[in-house]
Amino acid sequence: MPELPEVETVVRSVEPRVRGKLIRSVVTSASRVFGGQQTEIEREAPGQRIHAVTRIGKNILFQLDRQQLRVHLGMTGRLLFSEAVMTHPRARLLLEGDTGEGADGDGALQMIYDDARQFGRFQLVTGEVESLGLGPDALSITAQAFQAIVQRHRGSIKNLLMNQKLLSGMGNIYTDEALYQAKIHPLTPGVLVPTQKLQALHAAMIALLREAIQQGGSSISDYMDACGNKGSYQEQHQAYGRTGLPCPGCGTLITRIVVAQRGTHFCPQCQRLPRGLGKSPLAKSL
DNA sequence: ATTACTACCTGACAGC
DNA sequence: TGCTGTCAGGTAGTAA
Repeated sequence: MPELPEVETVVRSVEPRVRGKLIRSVVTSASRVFGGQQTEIEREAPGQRIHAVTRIGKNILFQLDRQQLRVHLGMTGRLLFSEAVMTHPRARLLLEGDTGEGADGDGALQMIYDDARQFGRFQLVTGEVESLGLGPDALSITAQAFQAIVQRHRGSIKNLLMNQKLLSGMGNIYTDEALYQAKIHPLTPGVLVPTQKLQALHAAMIALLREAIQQGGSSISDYMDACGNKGSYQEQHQAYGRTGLPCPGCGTLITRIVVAQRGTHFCPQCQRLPRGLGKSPLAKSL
């Protein structure tokens, strides 16, 4: 479900409500999202205070006294403060209520981790963030670092952009959109993307991630932030999900192929494979 | 050391 | 109303 802009939106909606608060209790229901840590989380998290909520790539990190609580939303994970919209609650955190002036101590806050497909992760992490093995965050990577990563790899540019170990935060939607804007065919090997187009891709990627954050992310089906707000960036998509519709640039119909087992949307006119690759095995799925 | 493919889950939707 | 097949924003693990 959520890629960098959606995760950032969630962080921004969650952070002000939980920062500084003490975790009173955690109740979980059996699920693969805990990776076998179910009882450990219920035992360790209560009594710890949430000092900050940060993000790296698609990971949300709650900075606690002794550990970090890592939340990865997978495809359908959500952090919610209301039971009204939840469908598959996996964990409930009871936080202390408002401690400000006038608080009566009875305003406990409940934060729910809800995840239908259980592709997410809800885990306690001890030690440094580096242990997650994530590449640099897509929103802040420099053009130089980006170029170095892409030019070192022979795999398809689409695969590469979505590989969280190389670059963290990009998912299927924003990868298709960034490649569309930079006019790069998704099957182009990274090493064959011209330097000039790489700069365009880097600029397009960051610009569209920023714009999507401004608009609260893309809500394709059930994505929402912790307050139940949906994003609106899906209205700006030019390639993703537009199979059979005209390319906004040239009018050619947007084509859907499968790359890395993911539906991939692009304009066959604007996004051409480099010469000589037309008959390569890489392009056989065309 | 890459790269490619499957498996993991549930739900929505289209077509019969 | 089912039933079946396809698709879905993600990643871990395994096999070439």
